[in-house]
Amino acid sequence: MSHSQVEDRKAKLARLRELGVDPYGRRFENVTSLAEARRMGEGYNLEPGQHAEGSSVRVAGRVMLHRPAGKLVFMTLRDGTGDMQIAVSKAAVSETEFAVASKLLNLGDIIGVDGTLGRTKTGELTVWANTVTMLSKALQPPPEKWHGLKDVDLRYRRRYVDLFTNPGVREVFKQRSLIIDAIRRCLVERGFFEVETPVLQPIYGGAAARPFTTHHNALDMKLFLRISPELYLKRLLVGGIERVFEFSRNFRNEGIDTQHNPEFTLLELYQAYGDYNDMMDILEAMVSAAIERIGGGYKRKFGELEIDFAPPWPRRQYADLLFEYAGVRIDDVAAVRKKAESLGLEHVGMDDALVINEVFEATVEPKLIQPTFVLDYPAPICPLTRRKPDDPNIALRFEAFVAGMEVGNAYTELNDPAVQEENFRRQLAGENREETMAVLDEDFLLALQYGMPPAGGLGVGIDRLVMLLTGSTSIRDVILFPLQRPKATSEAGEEGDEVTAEDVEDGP
RNA sequence: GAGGGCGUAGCUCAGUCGGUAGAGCAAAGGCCUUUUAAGCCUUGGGUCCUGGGUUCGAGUCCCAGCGCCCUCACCA
Repeated sequence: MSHSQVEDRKAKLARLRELGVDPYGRRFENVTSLAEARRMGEGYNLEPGQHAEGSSVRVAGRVMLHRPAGKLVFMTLRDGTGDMQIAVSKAAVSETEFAVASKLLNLGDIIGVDGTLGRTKTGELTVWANTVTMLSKALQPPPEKWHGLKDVDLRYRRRYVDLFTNPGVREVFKQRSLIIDAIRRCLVERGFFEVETPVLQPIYGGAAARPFTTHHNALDMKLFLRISPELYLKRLLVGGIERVFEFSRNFRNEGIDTQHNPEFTLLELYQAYGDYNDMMDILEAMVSAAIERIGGGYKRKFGELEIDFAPPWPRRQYADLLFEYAGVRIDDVAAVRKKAESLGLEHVGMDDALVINEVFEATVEPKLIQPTFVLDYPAPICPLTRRKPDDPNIALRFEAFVAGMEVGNAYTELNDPAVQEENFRRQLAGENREETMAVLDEDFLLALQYGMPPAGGLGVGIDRLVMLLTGSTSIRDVILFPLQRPKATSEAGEEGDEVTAEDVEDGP
């Protein structure tokens, strides 16, 4: 590379040092946020051209725009709360500071400014600098100031740039944080307490999914990254934690698309002495609390759709919906298989219940746009769920759908250890699909034998819920660092990265 | 896994029929005390994703590969 902007910036960095300026700053105390500085400024009711005499404010942020005009320099600073204009007049600051502000600064640098509040002749609220402090020299140029960073690949790979360049991205993740906080408070208020259960598991379970595997060196044992926290949380029910929840990161070694990321966040909660009816109430309450927290009301846009989250959500029978959308009765196996055939679905040699569910997924789920609870699933596909007392073919399970996506999954939990063991064993003996629960968790069965209270349990796909509430149609837009294939960036040290992670021992 | 699209300067993008690389922003130097994506003058900056092939000549056409996006398939 003969000449790069990075080189230019390094040269400026050297000149800063020559002038005795630390390009990377130090502690900068008592900073007022730009939003707060704006509020203060508004409070003075200034006329255009007027300054608030005696006002004093210290702000800091990244230089997003730079408009030098001779002996006066305007710039737009950005911090976590917004943007604000800074003006540096040559007459008001030291020679070095003016050199910094007018010549040695680049877009993307982080600076601190002490000054007074005022309005420009055109009425823009502005911090007029008395001092300018270099806090961080950016060696890499930021993206173009008008169009920003558009390249989707780069936005994910360099999320840090995406975040300061595209304010809407920050807003989505702020809302994600608020949604999670609202849900957590909602549960804590109801007497639930939060736990953390193992991510590294010798036996995986609680869902049907292919796991990631890893290895522990000292114990020389194979471990799985969890696919679900379910079996551990139920152990806690046995232990007497009667209302328990976990925001759990799970890992499923499966495809990636707009609704699936290999690692994702699943909220699971269990309530002793309850059942799936309680879980419906709680889900509605949590979503309402989240919406209240982020604002914007129950009616929300999602892509082309408008979704009304106002509770109560319709509670529909699985069998009724199947008949309504697929035109087949759930107990008419021949008709269901014929339907599967006409839909081009695989069904030969498959269990009846699986075929029914294939048809359901193909015909009903995409139609469930408005929030809907689907109740009472075919029992064989629900090994962890209690059966309906008067019909052992039906499991007391619901899934909640919005915009055709599954966002919630709940059971009246099965607490009969004998039935549970039988279900597991049937599962093992049945389809030997590699992703089904391939390992019998005997300790879990042992736990049930000590007695688990009857309970309702609920899982909520947090990423998908955040998608729906923030209008993000791709799961990658609500995950800060979605998994990307590594790209050969021709940076030094790319080679040999096979070796590193596995063999390097932990530090302290 | 299948189909489609995209990949050109730091960023956002043009690039005609195959004729030897362009703009804006950004950057460097200069001028400017009221700008709002400031303006004006000057200058520098390219592995046209990678590797082959066709051709006198390839950013452009062909083949293979890589990365990303979309749709489908897969996915309790």
